[in-house]
Amino acid sequence: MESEAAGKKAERQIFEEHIAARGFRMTRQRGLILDMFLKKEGHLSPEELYGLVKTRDRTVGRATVYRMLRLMKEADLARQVNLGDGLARYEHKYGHAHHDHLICLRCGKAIEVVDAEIEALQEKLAGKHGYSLTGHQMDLFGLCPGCREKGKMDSERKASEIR
Amino acid sequence: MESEAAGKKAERQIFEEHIAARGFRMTRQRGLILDMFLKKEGHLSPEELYGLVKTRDRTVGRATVYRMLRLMKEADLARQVNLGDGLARYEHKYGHAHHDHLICLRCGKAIEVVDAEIEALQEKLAGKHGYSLTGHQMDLFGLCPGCREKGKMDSERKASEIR
DNA sequence: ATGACTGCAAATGTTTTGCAGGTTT
DNA sequence: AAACCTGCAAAACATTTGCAGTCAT
Repeated sequence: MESEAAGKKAERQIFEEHIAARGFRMTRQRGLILDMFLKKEGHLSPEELYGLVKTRDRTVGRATVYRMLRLMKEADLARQVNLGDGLARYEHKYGHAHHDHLICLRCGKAIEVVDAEIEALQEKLAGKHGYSLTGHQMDLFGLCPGCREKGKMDSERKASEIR
Repeated sequence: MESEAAGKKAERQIFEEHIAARGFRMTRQRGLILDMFLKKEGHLSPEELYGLVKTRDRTVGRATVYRMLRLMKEADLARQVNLGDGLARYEHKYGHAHHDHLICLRCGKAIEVVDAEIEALQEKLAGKHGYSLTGHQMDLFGLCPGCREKGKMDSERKASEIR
């Protein structure tokens, strides 16, 4: 496929082309927000991204972060997901094939999973009811290996930090 | 199993036992909200339920509806679901086995589906990653038979009315 | 210069909470 | 009386929007 670095470069270029095509402009703030988003793997909430951006530039406003999230979504660089905690969360989309999530209820860690058999059965299930399938969302909740071992002996960590 | 009427009666009894066990009380407002919720099949948002209750009693407040939704959830009469429209929605839980949703993106209609094969594969998938599975949420999005026929020729209906 | 972009604050929409008064036991 | 319940309004959140000033082209 492509190296990590090449992937990041491609993403920045895609974003710049996306906004140029619409007559928009590349700014310092947009570049910073894009960098912070691309640098962080995982599933960021707007507030978490805002926090990361703030560590580099105190003056950036929340609204700019929200506006960037919309732009990155439109450019197909970000995908909005729902991990069951009631917050909007965003993950990298470019170069990432479709996948579902397996989420630890204890520590909050979410990993990406795919199962071709399940995907096929989903199509079949929709067809059985006369529906044509255009997409789906599947989240599996459980305990990750680490948390299964620990049991319930120690205190829980903040799930929001590792989503 | 049991008749519709018996089911409703059982649900009311379950609720009354639930709050009695906690030292709470059955009131006119709670009875009304419970009735309106049980009468309406489907996936109600708090605002929709509030609207229904208002048609019977103008004086009931939103807060009481929200507080009842929490109580019904605690009594296992209601289950909170996420149908992808960003709103909290509640469906009947008592007497309803686990199921997933197949949602029409055009008219918003959501039907309940289950597939034992998929459920089994979800367990297997979680196990493959060392996770123990405690639950899941799966929503399939597509077009229902009616909307597939109509294509895109006519205007869309309000999805919120038939969720 | 023109039109986009920004931060701020205000507005939105949803859900929760504080409170004073009312009701049940 | 004690404890619960209610409606209302205010608060709490997450997100969007209006605006006046700033910046990119």
